Amino acid sequence: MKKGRQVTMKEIAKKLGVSVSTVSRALQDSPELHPETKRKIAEAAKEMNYRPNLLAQSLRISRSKTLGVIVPEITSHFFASCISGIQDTANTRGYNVMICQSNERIAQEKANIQTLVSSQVDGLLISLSRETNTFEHLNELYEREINFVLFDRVEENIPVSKVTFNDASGAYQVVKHLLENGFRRIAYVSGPEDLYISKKRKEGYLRALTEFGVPEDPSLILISDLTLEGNLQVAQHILRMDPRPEAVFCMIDPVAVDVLTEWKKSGIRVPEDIALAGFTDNPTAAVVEPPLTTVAQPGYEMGKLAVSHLLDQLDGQASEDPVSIVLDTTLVIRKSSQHLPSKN
Amino acid sequence: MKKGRQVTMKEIAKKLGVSVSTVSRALQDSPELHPETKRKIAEAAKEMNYRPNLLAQSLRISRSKTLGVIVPEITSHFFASCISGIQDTANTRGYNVMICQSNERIAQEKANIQTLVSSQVDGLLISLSRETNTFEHLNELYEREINFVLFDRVEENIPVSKVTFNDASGAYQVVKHLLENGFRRIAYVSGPEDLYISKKRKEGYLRALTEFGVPEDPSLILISDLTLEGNLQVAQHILRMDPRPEAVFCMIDPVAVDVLTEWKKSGIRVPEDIALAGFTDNPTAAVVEPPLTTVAQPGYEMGKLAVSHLLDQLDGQASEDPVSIVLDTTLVIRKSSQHLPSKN
DNA sequence: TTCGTAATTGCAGAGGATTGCAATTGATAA
DNA sequence: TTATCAATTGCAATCCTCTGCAATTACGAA
Repeated sequence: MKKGRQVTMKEIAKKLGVSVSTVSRALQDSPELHPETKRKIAEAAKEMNYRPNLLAQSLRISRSKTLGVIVPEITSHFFASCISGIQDTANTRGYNVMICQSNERIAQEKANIQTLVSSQVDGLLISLSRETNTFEHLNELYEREINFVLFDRVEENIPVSKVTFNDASGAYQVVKHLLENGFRRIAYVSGPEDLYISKKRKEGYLRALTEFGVPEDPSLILISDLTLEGNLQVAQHILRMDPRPEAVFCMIDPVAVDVLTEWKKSGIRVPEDIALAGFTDNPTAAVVEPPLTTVAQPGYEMGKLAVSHLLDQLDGQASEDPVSIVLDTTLVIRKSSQHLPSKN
Repeated sequence: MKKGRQVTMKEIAKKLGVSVSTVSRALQDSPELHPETKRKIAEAAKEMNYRPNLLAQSLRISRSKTLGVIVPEITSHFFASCISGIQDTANTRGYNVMICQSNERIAQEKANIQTLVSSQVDGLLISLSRETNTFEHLNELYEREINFVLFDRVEENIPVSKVTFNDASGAYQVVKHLLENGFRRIAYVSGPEDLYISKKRKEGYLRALTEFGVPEDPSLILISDLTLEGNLQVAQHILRMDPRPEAVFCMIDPVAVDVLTEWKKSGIRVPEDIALAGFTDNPTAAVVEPPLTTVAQPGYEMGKLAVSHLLDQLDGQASEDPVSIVLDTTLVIRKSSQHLPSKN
């Protein structure tokens, strides 16, 4: 199997004894061409299986009709959903998408940006890696006037449009739900404290507590590095706490699932002994035993919105000023939080 | 935020009063340039933040250093893993990747191929949609001498390289495991019969039965359309069967999970009342209750191998003749199959 | 001082598609 | 028959980079 040679306009032109410009105009159905000429060229193009060379077109008009996407991890169901939404919407509007993953590493993120920019993408959709705590690479994009939109994992101080979930509100909803069920000693298992979502979800957690007159207890705020080991350590730590929390809200579902699994090994029953809730509504959340109460964040919608906004910007349909689009989350109540705590 | 203008060689040339060719050679570190000239140009390029235009380079050398990938669904964890492996490997070897999803539709698959070919990808990695039962679009690729490799969902009669799992062997392993545990009435829940994996896994299922001297019973082979409804119908159907199967092997994990969930609603215990096994080892398989016995197929590895082979082909390092790479699967024994059937 | 050669650098065209403007053709009217 | 205009078609430049070949410069040697 050798390298496939594409048919070009030049070959059609030579075959029909016309100029390349004529072929070009014919294929665009230009009105100033003789109908018969157009017909012949169209026929030849079809017969020779001509496909326009998008590279050449892009070079000429300085627009590649391609967008770049950078996510921390493709295998995360949430980001896969975002990508799916981005894909579908971008295709509908005539754009292709190049996807990269940073693998949660800032160096990879920077490299991805370089590559995509060199590839002349018309715009970028970026969700930041966990490691990303400096932002020169984003500022550089901004200064070079390259269009980009941040989504989900954003940095607030960059003056570009952002699409996020109302993380604080989602956390508030779920913690309020726990409070309404009568739980008072509610722990929050956070990720690393500099993460955007760690902060936002803590906000919501605290707001719910305050509203219910429950004083903040620093010993109830635990931090995991989000690795399996970190999660298991937190799970064990909670079991050793005295008094033990009545309910635990984990920043993301995978943490809750790891914690649940570990507890089950120790014979702890959820929700009878301790209630549990997560955030994200991963597919696993619905199938663990007991099913996990969580907060659904529609990734597909987020991807759709982010790319729509970016394309509007590119088309000049959106305002020049950056906007912040905030999506609402939905509380998903399942069995893991459904047990009234015994009075002590 | 306006459209970002990239710095070009022309601008560097003008600024330094040299020709574009000199700039080009300097940036390639050509030995025939004066070292001082090179230094100055390198400095200016850095200062002006020059990035080569990959589009122009690709057009010139007729190689885009980009690969196209088509998967049925990005949100499937298995395909996401494949993509991840493809990405990482392709990047390491200096290639970018454009990913498309067919959403299990043949029309979309064809459209994706068109777009990617027009985008001048150097090669394609394709996993076929469920709907794909005609193959002209693949034959056309072949005839146009465009390099492509099929993976996971393949069609055997296309003369190109393929990367698959040893599906028959994986199914054989898991069914043998059930047989060894003493189960004899073992049902197989298949997907639509024309699917490659439906056929292959059935092969393995039958081989194991034969080996253990268990006669094939057509009533034990059930077909789901793989939708939630279809899976639930099969689950109900199994419960109504008389005699009821002792164990059920589902073609893919999602079916097993749906079946399990439905059975639990009806108060059926797994594995005590009926044993269950799946295939794929999705993340959900490990966390359902009971954890699901299944067959692990390393998607990341598959992606890696598929793209490696494609790139070897492009580099002329692989033989011209198509090869078939078959990956081994691993039986993952969990609780859902761990119960000796009572003698009747 | 002048020639020869090596060291540098520039010109021009290619790669594929598009488009403003010029050129050609044909037909109609005077 | 010739001028005039409209209808068609072609030329050439552009997008950006790369490279074979030609041209220029500089330097040492005679």
